[in-house]
Amino acid sequence: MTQVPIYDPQAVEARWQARWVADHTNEPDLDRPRQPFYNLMMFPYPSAEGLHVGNMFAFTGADIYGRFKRLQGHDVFEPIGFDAFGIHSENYALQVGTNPAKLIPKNIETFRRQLRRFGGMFDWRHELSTTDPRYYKWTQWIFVKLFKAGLAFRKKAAVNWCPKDMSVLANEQVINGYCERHPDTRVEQRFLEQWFFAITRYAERLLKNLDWLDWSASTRTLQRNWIGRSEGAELVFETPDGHKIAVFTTRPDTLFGATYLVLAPEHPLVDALTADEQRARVKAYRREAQATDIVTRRVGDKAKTGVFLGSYARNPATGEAIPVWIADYVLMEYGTGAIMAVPAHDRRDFEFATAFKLPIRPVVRAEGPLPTVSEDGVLMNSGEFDGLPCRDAGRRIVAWLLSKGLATPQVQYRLHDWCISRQRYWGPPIPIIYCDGCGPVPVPEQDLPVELPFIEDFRPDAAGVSPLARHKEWYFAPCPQCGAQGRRETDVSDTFLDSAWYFLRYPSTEFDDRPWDPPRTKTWLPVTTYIGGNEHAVLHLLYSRFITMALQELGHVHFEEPFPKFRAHGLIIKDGAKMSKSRGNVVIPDAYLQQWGADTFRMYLMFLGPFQEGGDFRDEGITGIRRFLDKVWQLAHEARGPAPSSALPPAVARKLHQTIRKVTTDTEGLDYNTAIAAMMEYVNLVREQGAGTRDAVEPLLVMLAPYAPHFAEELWAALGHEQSVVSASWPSYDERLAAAGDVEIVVQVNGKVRGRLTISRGATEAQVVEQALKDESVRKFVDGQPVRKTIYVQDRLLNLVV
RNA sequence: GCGACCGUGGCGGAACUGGUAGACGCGCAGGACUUAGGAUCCUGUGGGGCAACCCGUGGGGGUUCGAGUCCCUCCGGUCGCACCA
Repeated sequence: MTQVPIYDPQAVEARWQARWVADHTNEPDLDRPRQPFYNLMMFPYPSAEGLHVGNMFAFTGADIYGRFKRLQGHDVFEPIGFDAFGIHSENYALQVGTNPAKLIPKNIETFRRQLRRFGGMFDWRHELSTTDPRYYKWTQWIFVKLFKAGLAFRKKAAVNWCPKDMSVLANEQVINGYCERHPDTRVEQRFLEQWFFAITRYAERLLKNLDWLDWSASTRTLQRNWIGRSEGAELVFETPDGHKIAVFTTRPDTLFGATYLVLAPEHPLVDALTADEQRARVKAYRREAQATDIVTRRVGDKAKTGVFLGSYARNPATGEAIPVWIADYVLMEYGTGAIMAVPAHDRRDFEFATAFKLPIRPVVRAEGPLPTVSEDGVLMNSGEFDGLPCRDAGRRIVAWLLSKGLATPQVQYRLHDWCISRQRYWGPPIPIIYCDGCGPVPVPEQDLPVELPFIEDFRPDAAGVSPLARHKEWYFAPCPQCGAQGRRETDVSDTFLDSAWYFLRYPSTEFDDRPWDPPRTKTWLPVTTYIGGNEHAVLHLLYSRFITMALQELGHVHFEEPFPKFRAHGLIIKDGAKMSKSRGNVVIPDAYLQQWGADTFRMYLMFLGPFQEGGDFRDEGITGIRRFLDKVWQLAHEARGPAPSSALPPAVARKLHQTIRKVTTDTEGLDYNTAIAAMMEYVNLVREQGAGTRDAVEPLLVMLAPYAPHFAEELWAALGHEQSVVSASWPSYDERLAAAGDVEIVVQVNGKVRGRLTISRGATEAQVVEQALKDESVRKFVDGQPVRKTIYVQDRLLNLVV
């Protein structure tokens, strides 16, 4: 009996982590890979608190997949970096009173340590940080490219303003009227000159490509809803004095039921359409609407308000003069900023009409109380269109008005252009110089980056001016076109721009004269598999797709979709609730890594539940994983020495091949919890059979390597291998062996289980029936009655109906 | 309100195209080894019943020889959108 050493995870993990560094184990040849596989995971924001279990869960799941692909023979590139610009970092810096430029490097240092500690297969040669001028030089370069292509433009716009952040927020950062980061702070409306990216021009493509992208279904649905395509028509209502009011509607079939029009309070025609006797009231209402922030206006459950303009427009179908109103439930940002109101068939219009006693005329025959919103019905009160189904009628009405120049079929999107301006300090300055003569001029590419100056007082300004405006030497710069004194743009760009292209940079981090090297990019991109959280389904993922499409059109990349395959992982919750600082239920992995080691902790996180669904973190179960690893440790040490001359016992061989089959398909499908369970079953059987030999254990170690990489290395070496286990190949299985042996068949009588038979695989129905009728308990239930029908499922089940 | 997903033992969770419900793990109970055991090993573990059996996948109904799985309906939960015309 050889003495089995104690399994000491700390020692094992330290040893192998050092070996990986020394041997450059995780640094693939980026220039001459045989089978490149770009395994990307969402880079973290390096918070001061360090990595939490949520990050670790995500990174572990992605790392397992990368390691699995590597064992299958791919050259896996698995980079990591830091998304370190942005309001998160800046607010924290403000809170502790230290410049983020000083804080971030420390945080990154902590993250690096933690990321190495958990055993990620990262290629550290290609680490990046968005705050590095070598990186954001190219973020600015992308801005310039988009600007020159007409895809970046300035617009004075009503924006969401968070008084706590003292900055604008994207619509996506406003949650029910409150700031994403300050749930107790209402967002206000301000009008500021902002930079926008024309993402809406790509709406159709962004939507269309979702049909073929291999993405988690939930993520695709979120993006589809966000883009929000609606098909309909623009209809024109004319006023007696010749004004044309265009409205967008998805229900042209209900035109005969349009009994009034509503314009947004900001609509440009409001002045012209206001009758003198209504002017005072209209003015007051508009003032009130303007004072209300955009977000409050959008909260849908408040009572409808509005004012009659005192004038009328002609319904193009009925020829009737219908009143024109303004109301804040109509939004200037969507469609034409005006609607035709069909109170009988629209809930909002119905509420409004009821409140102001406007006529309600049903035009669709339907069951139930008004308003009836369904499109399944036929028209009534609609002249020659009576009796037609809604959809048909809609098309015909549009065609009819089209001939009179009063309608155009149209598609609308909910998606808005991307506002990238932030009136803050901690971001890449937008590379524009304003010149009195030349207007906004982009900083020439050779002058990039526009470095973010270090300034002591980086507090934002309640007036909405970026802190950079206070730095006079920086602020004034000569116009690149005419040389006259100009002023720099003082806004910085949105963090989502930093992360919208980082995957392009990873393979090319060593080049300073180009953002991404063309041959490298050709070799490694698009990303092979991207794994990340669904919290970024509509922001990061949509923006990255847009930037990639734009870069492709401008000839800078050769593909239009950056992430052909994306999988969303689940969320780790704790005590039934999302982990958050405010709840105080955030789990920091360090203590677990210390007590159990990375391998046990990694496997434990994966065993918690399905990776793509998440799970509830509790630490009671972790001992189960450790016991499992201890058993494998024991088996592997017993298996040292020469392989036995005799083959594996048949039951073990069969189970081995079944296990390889299951672990292979489950790992491929990210079903890590069941893959681990299968390995446990296998180990239980091997121990039961006393079959812990080399040929039983080695394939197991390879399968375990993605899950418990250090542990597998240690045992692989203990079995005498000199090469790292990452250079082993994933075991293959023999379908015949996996299927060998007898099967147990369930015998049912009238659908209830009455017996089980062990029978050789592939038996015919007749044989099984004969056997079954010999079974005592089956006989009891058949009870001499004639068998009316038998249902036989090969090798699984027999059902006798009597 | 709309959209998506989900309700399975004491707990986390398994169950391929409808075909043995509860794999695997935790916990628990009993036993073994021990000075001791929070170590390890063995046995048991959905509920009821001495048993034969019966009942069981949120509730109710349906399709089927057969339903956790499909259909209808109700209840509960999570996430996303939210006056988008």
